[in-house]
Parts: sequence; structure tokens; C-alpha cells
Amino acid sequence: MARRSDHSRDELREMALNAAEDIVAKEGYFALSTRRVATAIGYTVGTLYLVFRNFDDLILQINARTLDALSARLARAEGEPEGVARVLALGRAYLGFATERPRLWRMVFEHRMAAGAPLPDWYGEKVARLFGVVENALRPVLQDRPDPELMTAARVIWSGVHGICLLEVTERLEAVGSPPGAALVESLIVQYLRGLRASA
Amino acid sequence: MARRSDHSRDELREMALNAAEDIVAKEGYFALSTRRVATAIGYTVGTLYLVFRNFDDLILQINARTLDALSARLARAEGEPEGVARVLALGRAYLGFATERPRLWRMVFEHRMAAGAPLPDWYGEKVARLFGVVENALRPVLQDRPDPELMTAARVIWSGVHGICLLEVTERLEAVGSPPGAALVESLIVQYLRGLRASA
DNA sequence: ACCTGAACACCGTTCAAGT
DNA sequence: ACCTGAACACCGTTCAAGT
Repeated sequence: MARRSDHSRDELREMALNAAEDIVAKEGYFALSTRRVATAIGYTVGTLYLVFRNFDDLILQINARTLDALSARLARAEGEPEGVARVLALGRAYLGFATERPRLWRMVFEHRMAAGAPLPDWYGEKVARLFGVVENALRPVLQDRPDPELMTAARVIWSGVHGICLLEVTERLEAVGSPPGAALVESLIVQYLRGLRASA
Repeated sequence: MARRSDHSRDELREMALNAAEDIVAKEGYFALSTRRVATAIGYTVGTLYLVFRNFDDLILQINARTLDALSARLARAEGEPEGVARVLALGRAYLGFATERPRLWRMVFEHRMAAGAPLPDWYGEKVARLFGVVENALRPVLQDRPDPELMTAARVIWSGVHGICLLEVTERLEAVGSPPGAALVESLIVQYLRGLRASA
């Protein structure tokens, strides 16, 4: 052993991320470990540290891919006609993504950096881009409104849809005997926007 | 050693839960371990297993206390005059609780049972009771509406407020340059209810 | 240069053995 | 009866040593 060079650094990285994604998708965040990923790709743990800074970094890289996939999904909703319909399509797309990949989606929001370590800039930028998509869809709906109100509305709808997805994905909705998430997303967006447009 | 009987089972339980709460409150979910709790109360790990079924059970017991504290906090908001004001008070109380005890609050929603093990009944009942508080506050506001609509509204508002708390507590709001959570909670509740009442 | 294998300091959980 | 202490099978991380 030692000095195998069966795979380039990039290939190693790709293999590790795929294996890790697989574990999370099938068994969830807490089943993920460096040792399992190493075994899955046929290397020892030590090798992973040649490719990732540490476990946090590995998780962050998976989350980055999840965020990119989510972006791609939301981009499809941007084909909808401008207006409330497009905002609704975004909400449904978000819910669809969350319910189809519940474990990867949850990891994005549950992972916490080791105390003190801030999220890297490129990560914050990916999140900001998602907010931007919602703001853009909202602009035509609230075109006569001041900018801060648009920002507030985008965040209310975003976090509202996010909260609904969470309760749906963690099965806290059905536990309490509830309409399906899609109905809640629709009610939230339609009524909230109606209220906003009806107000002064 | 062995056979100390310095403390009754109940005292042991109480001491362990207090120590564990302290660790979570100060350092978060991931700093919690059976060994740390044991050390903090001056016993060995083995002793904890005389009082808790396992680590999951210990966490569940802490979460139960957090849910009770949350219930108590929301109960105070029930003193507000009936109507939108009371719903708003509930939303603010929820946000207040989440921001004051961010780490304990998060643990309630992030903890997952070991694969397959369902949440115990008494736990589901505590959550259902919280939903009930929101439904009750909403009833006078939507008194002319059919029951399913009330349920939907309660869940939309609950998960919306929850989502706002999450983004606030995990600092994903300020990262993206946002109005404070309280403004979002108010916008959500006021405009959503306005929309609902304006509709047919 | 690349990768291993063993070490270190941790985990949750169990249970024979001591008092 | 009550609690310990050691064991077991795991962790993340590091790094001297092998090829």
C-alpha cells in the first residue's frame, strides 16, 4: 500500500462526496462518519484529510451541492407567468425538494459549525441567491410598495414555507392531524399576499 | 464506593436533567454526552442508566421540560384581549422564548429518535396542546369560518412563526440583511389574517 | 508524493464485581 | 440494593512510517 494514485485528488473528492451523500440520503445526518465514507470509497480515514479540512468541511461541501440542486429546482419555477402564480410555484418547488430529499435538506439547516467557526462566504452567497429568487418573483406582485416592505415580504414567505416544510418533513404535521403541506403553502402565500395588497 | 444512596432515584433524575440542561443551554446540543452529565453530578455513567433508558430518553426528558416552559410562556399571552392582539402576543411570546433559550429550543426540533423508535405518546400530546393554544386564539378572529379553515390557519401561522424563529436563531436572517424577527412575525400574522378575512 | 495504520482522546452502552 | 469500573464497539483527528 501507500502511494497508490489510483485516483486524482478531484476524483477522490467526488467519490467521497457521492458516498457521503448516499449515506445521508438513506440513513440521515447522524449515520454519517468519516470512517464510513472512507470504507465506502476503499481508502483509509487519513486519506479523507488530504481532501477535506475536517468533518465540518465535508458536510459543508455536501450542503453546497444540496443548495445548488435546490437552486436548480427553483429556477424551473421561474418559467411560470409573473405574479402570484410564480411565487406559488416557488413555494411548491421548495416543498417538493424538501419532501423528496428530506435528509439532505435537513442537514443543510441542522448542521452547525464548531463553536466560533463562521460559515464561509461562498456559503452565505448561495443562501443570499435563494432569497434573491423569492424577491424577484415578489417584485411584480408588490411593485407599488417600498423596498423594505418587499424585503420583509420575501423573508416572511421564505421562512413560512420553510417552517411548513420542516413540520412536514419531521412528521410533526400529520402527528397533529393536519392538511397536507401543499395546502398550507398555498394558504400562506395567497392570503398573505392578499392581505398585503389590501392594506393601505 | 458502590451503594451510596446519597440521593434517591428522583433526586438523581433531577440533578442529571439540571446538569444536562445547563450543558445544552451554554454549549448546545452537540456538547451533551452521558459522560459529561455523569461527571457533573458526581456519579459514573453507569448510574445514569439506572435513571434513564438511554441517551435518547435523557434528551426527550429535557425536551419535555422545554415544551412545558414554552407552554407556560404562551399561557401568559392568553391574558391579552381576544382577537388579532392575542394571536400577535402568542407569536411574540414564541419568538421571545426561542431567542432567549436558543439552544434548548433548537434541541426540541432537531433531536431525532433512533431509526424506527417512535416519539412517545406523552410527547405528541404536549405538542398537540401547543397547537391547541393557537387554535383557541384564532377561533374568535375567524369565527364565521368552517373548522378545516381554522386548522389550516393555525398551522400556517404556527409554522410561519416557527420558520422565522429558526432563521433568527440560526443567524440566517441577519446574514442576509433582514428586518428583525419581531417585524416579520407581525407582518405574517397581521397580513395573513387580513387576507383570510378579506377572502370570500 | 501518497497513503496507511496505529495512536489519542473521546463517544453510548452493558454488566460482572464489589460493598 | 446500589453503584462502580472496566470492557466493547464505535467516534474525529493526527502523524510517523512505509513504499
